[in-house]
Amino acid sequence: MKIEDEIKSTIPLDISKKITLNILYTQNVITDNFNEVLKPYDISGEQYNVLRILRGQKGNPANMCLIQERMLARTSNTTRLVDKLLLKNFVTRNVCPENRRKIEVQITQKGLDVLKELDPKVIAHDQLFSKKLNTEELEQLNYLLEKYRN
Amino acid sequence: MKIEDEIKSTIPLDISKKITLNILYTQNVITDNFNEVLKPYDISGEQYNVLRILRGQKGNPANMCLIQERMLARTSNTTRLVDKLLLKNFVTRNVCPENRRKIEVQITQKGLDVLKELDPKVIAHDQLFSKKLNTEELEQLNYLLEKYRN
DNA sequence: AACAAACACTTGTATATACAAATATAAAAA
DNA sequence: TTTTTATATTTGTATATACAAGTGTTTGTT
Repeated sequence: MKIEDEIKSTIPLDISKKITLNILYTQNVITDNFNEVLKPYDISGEQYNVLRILRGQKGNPANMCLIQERMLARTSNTTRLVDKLLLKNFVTRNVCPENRRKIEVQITQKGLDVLKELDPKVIAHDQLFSKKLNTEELEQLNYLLEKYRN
Repeated sequence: MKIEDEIKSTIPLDISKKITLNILYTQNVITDNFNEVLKPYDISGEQYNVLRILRGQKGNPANMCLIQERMLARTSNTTRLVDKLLLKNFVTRNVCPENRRKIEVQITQKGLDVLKELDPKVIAHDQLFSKKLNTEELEQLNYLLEKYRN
């Protein structure tokens, strides 16, 4: 469906406007779908993101700053996000002995297990959309998005 | 900047994953920028959206259902969103005499004035990004996003 | 007419997010 | 050494959002 139809626009839209709306709307569709994937596991999209970052650390602890800078969306509540994960025993949290201002956050085995179970579903989610385009189109879309943003 | 660099990914990403992240991240960049545009006017992005929809009604009142279905993001708080606009005298709200279940929401002159002042800034915002692509690339990006989503 | 179902909207609750201020620690400067 | 500045994280407050339940109104069925 064209973006004008999705938002039931009464007037024809400029191409610049169409693209802005299209990106915003497509992101909503992706996020809604992804939340459905996560729902049975009782973690939010942002919580998933933190776990993913922690796994990427391959055993090394991550401090709050590091988590924050690797997240997609700038979030001002890394503390509270980690709190939630701690309650579910998906992470551990300790004061860094070398620099007591820092907090060392690590993913637990339970956290790793949840991610492992989610992995195939996350891949399927990504592909649910991308399978509609061929390889060349996918590369082109990726290229255009980066050019558009920078 | 490539999306892998933006999120400081330690591992190479599959094209499907790159596109998902790219769309999410690009949306964040657009939204952050748009919020900056709106900041001096003390309205949120969602509130702007409602005003835009109401203006599109060209004098006809809109009920809550209509507003909801024309919004980009499905939101469960159209009531509270309209409440906020009412406090600022950007809209009026009345019970529909034909069907007392419905609420008629209309934009006020003050609301129209704010939108008019915002119009050039919103256009500039859209073009800030789209000017990095030529016409052909813009059409292609729009086409690919729609194909990707459907 | 009485009852049930559908509709349009509102409200409560829990959680999320944005922004600014506060706290604690470490490093640098006087 | 004391003071200042920078760094890392937490907390408070206001607002936003998601989801489910609640209220009032209209429509349809018996």
